[in-house]
Amino acid sequence: MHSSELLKGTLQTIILKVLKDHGKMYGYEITQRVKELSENRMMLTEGALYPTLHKLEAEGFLKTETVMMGKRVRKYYTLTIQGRSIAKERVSEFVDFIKTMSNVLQVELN
Amino acid sequence: MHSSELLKGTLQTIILKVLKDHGKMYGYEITQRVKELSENRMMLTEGALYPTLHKLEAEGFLKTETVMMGKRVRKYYTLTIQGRSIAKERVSEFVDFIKTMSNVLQVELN
DNA sequence: CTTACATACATAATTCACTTATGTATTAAC
DNA sequence: GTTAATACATAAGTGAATTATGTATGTAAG
Repeated sequence: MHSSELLKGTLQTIILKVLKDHGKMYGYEITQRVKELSENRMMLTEGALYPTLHKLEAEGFLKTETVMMGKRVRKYYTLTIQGRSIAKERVSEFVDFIKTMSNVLQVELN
Repeated sequence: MHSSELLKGTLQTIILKVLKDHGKMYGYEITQRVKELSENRMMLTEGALYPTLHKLEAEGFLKTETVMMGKRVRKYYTLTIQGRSIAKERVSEFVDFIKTMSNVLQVELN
């Protein structure tokens, strides 16, 4: 499992990109997808995930659709137009950041 | 300039690695070196730098040597044995983290 | 000669993203 | 019938950063 210190600041980027790649998803599904993609090295906690989803929705980057699955509630999230745009921007920022870090730390990636 | 959100959690790693690569350095010199290596994309602030140096020293990863340059004080930092070891570990953790992130975000680096 | 900027350290107050803890409720497994 | 997984939510607390402030020297410009 990764030191969570490094994970800080990447949560919005992860959520936005996963939603961009996989379309309509609900919160719990996002945690499972990230767990899978990271091969169990990252686990989004609910305390971080849900407030972030609410924030991204409030900012107009996500829109929601609540569905009743039998008696259980499921809230599906999709990127808005703005959300698609910010997702692209955030990923690009992250890649730039990594390039800068690899210069500072003098490490080769790949 | 990089979004400082991503920078969070990387400060100790940066300081330790820069000290490992450049040997004895003082605080201000570290800020300048990072600025240079990052091509002006990263600027360590004093409010973050000095407390972190003090913390790393208190934890036994750095040792200091205070020198008077004329009338001005300069505090040189060097890695301890433990410091060399943790520097290596932190960089390796960072590289692993990046690999995981590139899987989650589905991006190619380089 | 004084103003501004760079050098060089330090710390206190504040922010805010995240962790930890807690709560509710359904469904499946044992 | 208890544990674990599914599925949401929020409140309290943490801690690494930012922002602000303070001290002091060296130097270039006007």
